[in-house]
This record gives sequence, structure tokens and C-alpha cells, in this order.
Amino acid sequence: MALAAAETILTEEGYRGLSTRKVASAIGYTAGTLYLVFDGLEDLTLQVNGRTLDALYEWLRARRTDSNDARNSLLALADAYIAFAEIETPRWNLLFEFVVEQGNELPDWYLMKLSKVFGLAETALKPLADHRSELEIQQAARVLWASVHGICTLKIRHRMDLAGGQSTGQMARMLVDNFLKGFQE
Amino acid sequence: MALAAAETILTEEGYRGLSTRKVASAIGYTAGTLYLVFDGLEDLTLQVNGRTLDALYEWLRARRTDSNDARNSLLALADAYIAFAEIETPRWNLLFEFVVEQGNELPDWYLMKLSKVFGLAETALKPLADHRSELEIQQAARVLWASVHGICTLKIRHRMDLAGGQSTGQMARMLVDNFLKGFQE
DNA sequence: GCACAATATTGAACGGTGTTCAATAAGTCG
DNA sequence: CGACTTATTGAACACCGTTCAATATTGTGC
Repeated sequence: MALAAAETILTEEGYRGLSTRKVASAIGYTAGTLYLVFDGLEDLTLQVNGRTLDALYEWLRARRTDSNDARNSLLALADAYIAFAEIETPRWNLLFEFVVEQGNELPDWYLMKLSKVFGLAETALKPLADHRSELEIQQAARVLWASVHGICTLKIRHRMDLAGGQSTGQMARMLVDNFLKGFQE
Repeated sequence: MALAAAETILTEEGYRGLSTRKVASAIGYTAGTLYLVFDGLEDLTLQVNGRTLDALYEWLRARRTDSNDARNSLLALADAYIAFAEIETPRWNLLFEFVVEQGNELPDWYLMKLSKVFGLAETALKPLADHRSELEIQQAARVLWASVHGICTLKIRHRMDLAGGQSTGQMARMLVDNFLKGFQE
């Protein structure tokens, strides 16, 4: 499979090393042949990202804690997310480096996979459902998710190795702790 | 100046359209000449990013509120940050698309500019200094900054246009409100 | 003004990229 | 076997970053 070869190249050389010719020759074909299967490099990238989202979902699902303690669940999720980004950095990078062309939208199947991942945070927040509405839970889950993602991004892209060095995990803990305190009134 | 030309191309064609040849011809030169001034495209990109950081700092500084209300200050800052990302999307994208090569570090002058921007969030949080230590303030400021950045990223890269659609501003408000409630004990 | 040195600039070259497409090879069926 | 369909190629096009010998330009000392 071309996608598996693409993932190998991606992991070994980073997303800048990913090229149609390299993927094709890795599976014993020519670049032209790839264009019978994919619309082009952008499409191939999207497919790779789809598989990465699947892998991320499985990774997180395997590491979640099934407790009724929203704080514990969210911290476990955040730690697992950070670990995935650190271990699978090139694949994780490609996930967000892929900027959708102006006017184009991400395909539905891709948005589905995304919302499946977000869903994990929502279920982790569910134990607080008595105090808040369904919509508020969903919105809070996304705010938290985006925030953890931001912490992850700035750390991995070396935008935060300045003074006051906390680890990514500590930052996530600070975020979740304070946010939840506020969210529970 | 080459950097000004690079910014024009960047704004008009996105960071994928940025090339040494285009920048050079835009100022009436040849690609080779750029290599007497810059170490290569990576260096040129870094210089452009430096100017973007300056512009971002000025943008935020001009829009901050000088009140003693940490919440108001932070929300003004977050809104200004989001607005900058929306208006100057290509330049803002390049700021974080630039992944530092393995082993290389960002130069000191770049980290200085970064910490200057982060500093704005720290001063906005200062009114709460009585309750917390200096270090905690700094750390909280960074957590908040990274979180707002994450919200911004996922929105601009179209990773969140699913159900429960809040605006970026609403998400930032939810984040700051809840975090501060928790942070103030 | 002129010769010489220093600097600035070029343009071709190398190896790479995404993408297209006529031409060819391989497989299938009557 | 021939006809038809499918798979695959490899050359071509227009780019890209980067290097560097050759050339043009400028500046300096006489």
C-alpha cells in the first residue's frame, strides 16, 4: 500500500521529504501510477492524515481512564495526546501543516474522524453534565481540546523553551485544573 | 528590501508560493544574489517571521487595555491575537509552519521577540500578583497564551467547523473566564 | 584618465519537485 | 490468435533551492 510507504518516509524524513516520486519508487512504481489512485500529493496527504487520525483515536482510546472523575479522565487524555505528538511528531505535524486551499473544504469523512477524536474529550467531561447543558459540555470539551493542542504545538515547535520552563504535562495540568475549577462554578 | 517583497508574495500567494526566485525577481534581482544576503530560503523565512513578530507585538500593544482588570486585559489581548491571525493569515501561518530543523535551535534574537510578545500576557495577568507568585503568573500567562493560540489554530485551519459552532472569540472568552475563576482560587 | 583591485551580479548547471499524457506492456475474453 | 481493456511507463513541462565560475560594475590609488 502506498499509504504505508508514505508513512515510513514521513516518519524517517519528515513531511518535507514526502514526495510522489519517493512514495512511488518505495512500492516499486512510478510517480505517474500514483495519479491513477490519488488525485495528487494533496489527496495522498489527506489519506495519510486520515490514517493518522485513526491511529490517534485508537491511541487515545487505549489510554483513557474510565473513571467518573472528569479531571482524571481529561488529564489522561491530555497526557496521551502529548505523548502521541512527541512520539509520532512527523505524522502529527502533517496533520496540522496541511492547510486547506482557499475555497476548498475538508471532506466529510475527514471531519467525521476529527469529531470522533473530539468526542473522547466530550465523554470525559460528561460526569459534569448535571451542572451544565449538553451544548456547554461540548463547547467546553472543544475549548479544552484546542488549548491542549496549543500547548502541544508551541512546545514541539520550540516556541516556548524560554524561562519558567514547565513541562508540557505540567502546563496541561495547570490548564485543566484551573479550567475545571471555574467550570464547576 | 527583499523582506518587503517576500511579505507581499506571502500575503498574495500563501507561504507555499514563497520562493527565492520570485522574491529576487520582485526586487529586480536574480536568485543567486539573495544568497549573498541570506543563508538560503530558511534564513529568509526566519527574517520575515522576525518582522511578523514585531508587527504582531505592535498590533497587540496598540489594542491592549491598560486596566487593572486582568480578565478584560486578557480578553482584549486574545481578541487582538485572533484578529491578527485572521487578517494576516499567511504571515501568521508562516510563523508556526516554520519547523526548526532537528538539532538546530531558534536564534536568540528570535526568542527575544517571542518572549516580548508573551510578556504582554504576563503584564495583563499582573493584577493578580498578590494571590500568586511571580513564577506562577508567568507560567499561567504562557498556558493561557498557548491555549488561545490553539483555539486560533484549529479555527483557522478549519479543524473545528463541526457542530456546536461557537466563534473563536466565544471560545477564548470561555477559556479565560473559567481559567481565571480557577486561578483566583 | 587609467590600471588595478574589490565588489556586485549574473546565468547556467545540478538534482530535485508536482503533474500530465501519448505510448507501450499486460491481461482478458471471444 | 486477434481485439479490447486495463495498468504502467517514461519523457516532457514548468517549477523549485542552491552553487559557482564568469562577468559586469564600482571604487581606489596613482
